Amino acid sequence: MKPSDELVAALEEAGSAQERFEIMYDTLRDRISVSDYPPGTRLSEEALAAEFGVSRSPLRKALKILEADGLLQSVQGVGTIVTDVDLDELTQVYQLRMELNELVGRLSPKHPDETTLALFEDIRKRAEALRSAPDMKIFARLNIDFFHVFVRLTDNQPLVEVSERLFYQTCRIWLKMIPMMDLAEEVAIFAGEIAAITDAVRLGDTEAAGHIRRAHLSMGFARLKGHARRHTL
Amino acid sequence: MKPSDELVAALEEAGSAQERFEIMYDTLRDRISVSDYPPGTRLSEEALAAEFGVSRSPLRKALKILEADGLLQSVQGVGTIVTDVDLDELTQVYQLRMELNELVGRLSPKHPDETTLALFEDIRKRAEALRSAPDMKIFARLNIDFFHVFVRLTDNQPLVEVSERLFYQTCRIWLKMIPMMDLAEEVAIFAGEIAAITDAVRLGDTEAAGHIRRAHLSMGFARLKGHARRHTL
DNA sequence: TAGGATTTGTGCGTATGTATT
DNA sequence: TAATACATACGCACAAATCCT
Repeated sequence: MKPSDELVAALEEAGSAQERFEIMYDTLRDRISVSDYPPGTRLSEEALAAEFGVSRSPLRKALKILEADGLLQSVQGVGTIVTDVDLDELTQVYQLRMELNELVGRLSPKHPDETTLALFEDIRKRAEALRSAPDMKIFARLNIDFFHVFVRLTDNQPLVEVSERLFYQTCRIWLKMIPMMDLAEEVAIFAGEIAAITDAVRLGDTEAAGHIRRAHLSMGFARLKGHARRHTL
Repeated sequence: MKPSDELVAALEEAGSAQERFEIMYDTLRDRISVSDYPPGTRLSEEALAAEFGVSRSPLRKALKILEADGLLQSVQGVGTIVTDVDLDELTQVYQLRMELNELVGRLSPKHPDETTLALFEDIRKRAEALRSAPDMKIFARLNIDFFHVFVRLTDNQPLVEVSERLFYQTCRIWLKMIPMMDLAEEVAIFAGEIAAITDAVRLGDTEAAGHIRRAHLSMGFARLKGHARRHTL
């Protein structure tokens, strides 16, 4: 991986072990989620520790948590491997995520403040820009960022945490399946979803936002399933 | 803590690191959940490692995951402390758990097999026995065991995992509040819940079981709130 | 089949931070 | 305020497991 001076700098000026852990954890999760580390990648504890400028011990903590999250798997004598995502195994996760997204609109819905509204508008602009120049990696990044903005609609922190966990378990499926699908079309659909949800949010109808999100999650999964079937036949 | 020969034996004959981790993780989580380690307890890595017959390194992994679960908090220079449970902070978790329990009956409900039915009946018997001789610790253990039997009603594994995570975040609140409440009454109510749910399960009405569970979760939380208010006034 | 290279798991000593006297 | 005790965080060396030649 790249040397990334600012990353090492951030780690050096991090005061507590907790902060250093979060930087390494977020960095690794992000790299996995945007396919800098595609499924099957073998990560070396030693190499990562060297890159981050720390010893193996603190790095291992981040790897262990990511293993508990289902994104990595450590095997003695082999290495730390980025897990694969399988559409069939994600069926149940998707069903649960659909319900949870509806709950975002129903459980402690928060009337969006100025900041949140601005974030939604920013995402919408980025989605429109992406529409003009579809790109898989930017699509993946937008998907992640949109998730984090969307969960701002609820004040229920446990719901946010659970949703995040499940989101990161599923989001890589798009990176895996998009090559068999029509990227431009998917980007357009996603931009439409973002626009619709942003409109709902602006109207203060958080519950509607949740329902739209749920519907798109359902349709998205159906499209994934359809393409997978078409591809195997 | 007690020497517990069989625990050490199980750890010794565990083949993989993964198995050893799970034994230590489950053991510690259980001890925290039944108040062998009450909130505020300072756990010593060294002492635990000695008790388990391992070095501090593998033990630390279990502690790190329990910290991620919200049951422990490690502070350098101080120790590893069992977190406290606060009723107000659990409000959101309870709201989410209520919804999730309903989902157990709606998402991939499983028609209970013979084994599951037998487990429910066993829990019911234990609840009746407890009714004759109320005991806080046995109550806590029954609550935990019932949870694990209940989630057998769904085939949705992610739902089970998420529910488990949230359950262990909340279940200690009863150990904290019961001393201010009427143990015998709470045991009787719990026995009633178990009987009702077992009946629903025997009829094959998993959805009804989910609704009953949801209702009791809601009422239980209301009683906790009521007693907390009464106690602070 | 055997052995060497490589990887994670483990054990332990040291650094660093906290609380108490 | 300073010193001491003690806890976790960290670094490193070795053990154990796996893979490849």
